[in-house]
Amino acid sequence: MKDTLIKLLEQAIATLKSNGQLPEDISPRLQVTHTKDKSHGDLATNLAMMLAKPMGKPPRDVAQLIIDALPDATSIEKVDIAGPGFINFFMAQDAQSEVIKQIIQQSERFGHNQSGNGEKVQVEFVSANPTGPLHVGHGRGAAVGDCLCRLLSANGWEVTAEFYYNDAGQQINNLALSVQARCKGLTPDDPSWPDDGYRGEYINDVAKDFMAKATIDAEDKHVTGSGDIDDMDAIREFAVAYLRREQDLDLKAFAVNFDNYFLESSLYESDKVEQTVATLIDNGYTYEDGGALWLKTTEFGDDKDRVMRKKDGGYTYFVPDVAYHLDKYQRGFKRVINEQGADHHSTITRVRAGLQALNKNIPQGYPDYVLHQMVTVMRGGKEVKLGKRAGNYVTLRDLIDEVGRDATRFFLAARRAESQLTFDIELAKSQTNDNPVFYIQYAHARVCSALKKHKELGGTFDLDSGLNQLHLLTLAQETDLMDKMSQFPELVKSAADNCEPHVIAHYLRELAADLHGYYQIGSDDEQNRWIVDDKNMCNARLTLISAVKQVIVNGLNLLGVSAPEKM
RNA sequence: GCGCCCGUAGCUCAUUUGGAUAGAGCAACGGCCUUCUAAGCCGUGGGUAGCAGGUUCGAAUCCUGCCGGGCGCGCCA
Repeated sequence: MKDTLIKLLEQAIATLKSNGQLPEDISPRLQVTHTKDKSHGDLATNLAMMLAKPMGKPPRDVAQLIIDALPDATSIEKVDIAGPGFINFFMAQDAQSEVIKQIIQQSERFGHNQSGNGEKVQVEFVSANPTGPLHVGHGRGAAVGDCLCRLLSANGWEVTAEFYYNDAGQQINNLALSVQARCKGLTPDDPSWPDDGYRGEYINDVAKDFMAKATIDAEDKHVTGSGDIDDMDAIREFAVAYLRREQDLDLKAFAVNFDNYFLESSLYESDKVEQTVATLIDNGYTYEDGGALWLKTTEFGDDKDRVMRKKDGGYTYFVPDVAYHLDKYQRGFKRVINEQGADHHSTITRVRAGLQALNKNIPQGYPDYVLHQMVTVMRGGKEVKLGKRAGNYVTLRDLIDEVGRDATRFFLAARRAESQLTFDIELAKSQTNDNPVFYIQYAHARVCSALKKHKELGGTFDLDSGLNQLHLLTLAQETDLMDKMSQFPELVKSAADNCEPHVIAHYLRELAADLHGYYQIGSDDEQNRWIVDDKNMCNARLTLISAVKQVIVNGLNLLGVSAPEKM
């Protein structure tokens, strides 16, 4: 509907140009929006206001010229000029109901498009170090990242979901030392507990299993604990496998899948770290100072240069990061989105600087970042303090176990990534009307229930007939639903373009509200029920609500939330 | 002190890339179940969009400066 209007307006612009009323070199970015207020019609454009200056006429006069130049079209019922120069379009009913046919026809593909052209995009998210179970912050990353993947793939991208994990470096040493300490029977409060050790109780579980010579069956490998307290390598390998398995289970419980797990250690094994360092040195972007090797990141917008190689000879974390992102680029990902917590913000400049310093013609803004802000967990009005080292944090698994996968996903994905999020456990858990997840799912279940009821009452739902009777749907609630559903494809596109999955959640809330309102007018007046004696009307309405059901399913699918048929 | 993010109803948040009278939910108050699911619907009240300037036909949105909150400012990741 919107597309056809845009085409008509483009023709009008062409006409104005050929008439000499509009300069040839002006090509405005055509904006057609859905109106908030029905008295403004269904669709509106601000075109006249944008053309007012180049045409040297008041906006309302320009609006009239545009309307005059508009080709005749049966899809438009009425056109108004309003306010400072908006052109409001009232669309014909059959143009509005067209969307229902599209939805029925395209079913689970409705709302999808091919704007990604099948190009490769990689989304890296979660990427938690294997030093503990996943916490709520990781959960937010998992929810947002996974939704992004679903959105991008709905927009025609070939998506690879990747999890990078740091199985080398100082944090892993801290992990191994912590496990070793637990094996020795030490507790975090003992004076000889390692500095920067992980204090969580789960470390004790790892230690026990290691001593008991348990076998860890992780996705990619099987590791058996040696029970040898002095063998740091064995402890390290066992602990990493143990926590990787824990995280895999967490992710599985959250219904988040990755196409690829990338190990930091592999960058060392393949010499990619060394090669990256060598290239940076060759390109003249490094210098030695105080026994360390520095990268001149200030040449790429950083506020100070950064150490690449420490005095002890080890590399700082961002060096393998640069090698990793070069690898991504060389794997053919022209577009990469890194979803991370905002506390890792400072890496952006460093990684980008390193990539530029490689002189490999990698675009300047590569890669893209989506940073989510911190999550505050509330329980009964009191904040639950997070702190991985302290070990008293709320794990993702705790949340899923307590409030359920659907609610957890929804709550973590329903906010703009860049705003801080308060996760209210009591609210997410509540199965009452203040929980938006259930509200949306209920709308879906309600449609399912009505269709079932219709069958039970002996009715036969004739979809083809319904599609031919859509002109009967003239109630405000009915055309509102059509209008709302016709916005879904645009929303899916903009959500992906802007990396904003949360808008899907809000849209679904609104669509569900419209559906519930539509249901309710049947209580006020039997004539307005979905199931009515008039066969044609009944088929038309059941077709409409089937379409709504489909859109809810498609939307929930983008969020990875289930759509139960019965509640 | 410097960098990034945020500030919208009592609370949690939207606002379709700068559009029309800033909208939802929760909480408060008042209605609606012999009914296709009341996990629902309808109505009422609630706002100087942190503050002050600027840009223009038009600003919650863009720019500047303050104020407030979060995160970062390691040879940790």
